[in-house]
Parts: sequence; C-alpha cells; structure tokens
Amino acid sequence: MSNWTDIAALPELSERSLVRLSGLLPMDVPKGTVLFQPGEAVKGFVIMLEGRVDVFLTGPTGREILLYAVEPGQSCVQSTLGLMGGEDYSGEAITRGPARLVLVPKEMFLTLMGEDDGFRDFVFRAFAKRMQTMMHLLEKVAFTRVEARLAQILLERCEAGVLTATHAEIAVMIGSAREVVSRRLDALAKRGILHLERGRVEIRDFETLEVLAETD
Amino acid sequence: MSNWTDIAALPELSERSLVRLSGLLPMDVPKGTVLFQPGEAVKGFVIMLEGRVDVFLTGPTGREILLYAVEPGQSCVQSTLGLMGGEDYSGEAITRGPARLVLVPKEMFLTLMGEDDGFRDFVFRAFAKRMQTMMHLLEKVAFTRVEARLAQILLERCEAGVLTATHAEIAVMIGSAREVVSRRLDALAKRGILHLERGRVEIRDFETLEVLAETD
DNA sequence: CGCCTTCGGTGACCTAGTCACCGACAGCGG
DNA sequence: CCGCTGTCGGTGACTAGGTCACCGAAGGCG
Repeated sequence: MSNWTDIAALPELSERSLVRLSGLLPMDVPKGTVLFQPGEAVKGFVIMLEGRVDVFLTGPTGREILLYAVEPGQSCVQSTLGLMGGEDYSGEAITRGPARLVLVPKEMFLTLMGEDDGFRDFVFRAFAKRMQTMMHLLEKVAFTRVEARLAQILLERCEAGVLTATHAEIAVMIGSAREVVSRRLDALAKRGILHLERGRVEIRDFETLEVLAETD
Repeated sequence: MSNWTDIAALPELSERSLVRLSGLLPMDVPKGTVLFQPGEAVKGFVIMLEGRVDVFLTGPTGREILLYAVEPGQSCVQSTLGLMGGEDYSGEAITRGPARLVLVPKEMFLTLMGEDDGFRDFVFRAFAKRMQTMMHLLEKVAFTRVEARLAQILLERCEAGVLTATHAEIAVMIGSAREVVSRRLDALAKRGILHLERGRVEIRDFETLEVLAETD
C-alpha cells in the first residue's frame, strides 16, 4: 500500500488530509511537456514528485528568462497565485525531463488551506521561498554583469564539471541573448577556464570561475 | 472610541482578533524614515494606515531600484517573509511622506495566522499581489526599454500632469542611471512631450506619452 | 554677497542586446 | 556512402544602456 504521500517531502499533515490527498492519482508526463502557459486558467495546485520543472517568463520580443525550477517535494507557486489571487499564469512551465506530479483540484486545495495547519504552512513556506528567489533573480538581472551570471549558472547546473546545454539554452537561463553567451563563453575558453564542445560546456578551472561568479 | 482597526481596509476579522489588534498603538513616523534595512532582523508585521512607503532593492554598486510601494490598508510583504521563512530583509523601506502604521509583534502575528481565517486570507492575498507585482517588475527590467519604463512611471506617478522628483529619484524608480534618465527626458522635452524644470517634470502631451509607454 | 550643496548636462568609453548572415556539424533518408 | 536539412555556434555592425569624470547652473543660507 505504498502511497505517493509518503514520498513527497510534505510536512506533517492531519490524517484526514492524507486520506483526501491519497485519493488523487499522480500523473507521469514526458520531457518537454508544457504544463501551463501565459493566459491559461489555473487548473489546480501542483505538487512535484519526481523530475524537475523549469518556469520561464517570456517577453514580448520572444526573449525568455528562467524564473525558477520546481524540484521534487515542492509545489508550484504560480498555481497557488492563481488559486489565491484569481489571476492567470504569467509564466510558462516546461518539464526538464520525465516528471511525476499530483494535481490537487481547486476545491480540495481551498479545503485543505482552511482546515490543516500543516498544509497551510507548507504552502506559505513555499511562497516565501519563491519570493526570496524572485528577489534574488531581480537583483541579478538588474545589477549583475552577464559574465558573473554565466559563471554562477555554470557552477550551479554542471554535473561532474560538465554542463550539457546549448548556448541558446544557457542564454535563457541567465536571461540574456544567445550571441552574448557565445561570445562570453568563447572569451572564458580562450582564458583556459572552460572547454567548449557542441551542446556541452566543460569547466577546467573551478577556482577562477568561482571568483568570476562573485565579482560584481 | 474610534479605533484604527475601523480605518484600515482589513477584511472581516473575528471579535477576538479585533480586540487583540486594537490593543496596539499606531505610530506616526516622519517623511524619510528608514523602516528597515538589509540584514536587519524582522521586528514584526507592519500594517500601513496612512502615507506611503517605498521599498527599494540596493545592488552592490549602490544602484537602487524601486520594488513596490506600500499603500494604506496594505501590509508589508518583506516583514511577512521574515516572519514565515526566517530570512532577513533584503530590501530597504523608506517613508515617502509622513506616515502612520501599526506594528504587530511576531507572537501576535503567528497567533492570528493560526486562529483567524480572515487574517490569514488578508496576509495571503497581500502576498499573492506582491508576487504578481514583482513578476511584472522583473518582466519590465528584463525586457522593456528605458524610454517605455520612463513614460510609464511619469504617467503613474504624476499629479495633475506634474511629477515632482529629481532625475536621480526617477532613475531609482525605473532601475536605471541618472545620466540615462536625463538624456531620455531631454529627448522627450525636445519633442515637445515634456517640459522640464529643476526637480519637476511636466507632461505636455499625454497621448504620445501613453503610446511610448506601450511600445516595446 | 559669496559660499556650498544639489541638480542636471556632456563626452568618452564599455557592456549588452539586436540583426543579418554564414559556415560547421549532426542526423537521416535514399 | 552521399547529400539534404535543421540545429548550433561564430562574426561583424549597429544601437541601447550603464559608467566615469567632470563641470556649470540653480538654489539655499549665513
């Protein structure tokens, strides 16, 4: 009788809440699925079980910026926003790999918010955390140079010193343009800090990169 | 026996909550008071009664950007953040004129959150609204040209077609640099859309300015 | 009246974003 | 194995915006 509510990093919920939630079926979605788009009505409250979802903001010119990533055990703040304030999504969410998630219908969400302290706390904390993330992002976009943001994302997202992504994808992550990223990466490669291959960035000099990430 | 809880645009609170809150004394603060600064510990939950507070984010270089303004009847989200997530302020709040506000101590705030649905709802909605504002701001900073942001702020903040502010202050509002604002304003004045005086911007052609505010 | 502070204007320079274009490299069907 | 095609990355030229240094003009005040 293993249930998804065991897996998720949910806080202590009441017995009644757990029963309610366990009635919901987790859904599996393949990589690249668009979970929601700007202007779409909110369907319910999303809890991630496996995989990761990237949430982007798209500008009128088509340029995009990564707002945040939703990791397992977290909820999607965008959906909460819609459920509480009544406004539609303004971001776009895409699964970054195969993912498993649970969709809590609006009615059940509101019921849980009203009667379960643990659930409310969970939602509120998620909210507060995202807000902080957004403020940091705003700070970065407004005040930090591209080179520093680039260094940061490379260090954050690399696996075993390698980031598997195209220049265009990296540009979206840091909210810049592809050409700019290409030029910056090129400059760093010429300094021996990185090694570039098609769709792949390999970090050669972590220390210097860490210094660059902190330089304003 | 008039009480401040009547004035504030608070939602329906329980009798018990109102009694608790009415025990708190509103405080008057003069123009230019710094309510909190980055790194400061959170004192409590703030509810505005009169006046307006501007909340800024300051970058490492000293450049600033206006995050949002807190109007009467609203609460300060930064304080909520600190109370819920435990993190310190990262913005700076300054009263834009003489203001009156109530400071709810942390313990009372947590009690109210736990036992009063109306209060919780009030806090949650404020949160959701600020989140939306922040996303819009992020979108603007990341994707909108300075000229458009300038036009927007002029239209938003003018009184009877006049904005009383120095170029430096306007620069902070739109997250740009003083020189850039000066040059843009100058360009708009040369086109006859504005009339400039020391510490004062007068709008001469609303229609054109509105078009500029919408042009991406 | 003269001093000082704040405000705004200017030129030079650098970083970043945009546009147009093009060559290099898979992947795939024939 | 070859050639087609779509993606990826590189480049030059231009524009917008931010930074720096500096300076003159306007207003406040003793």
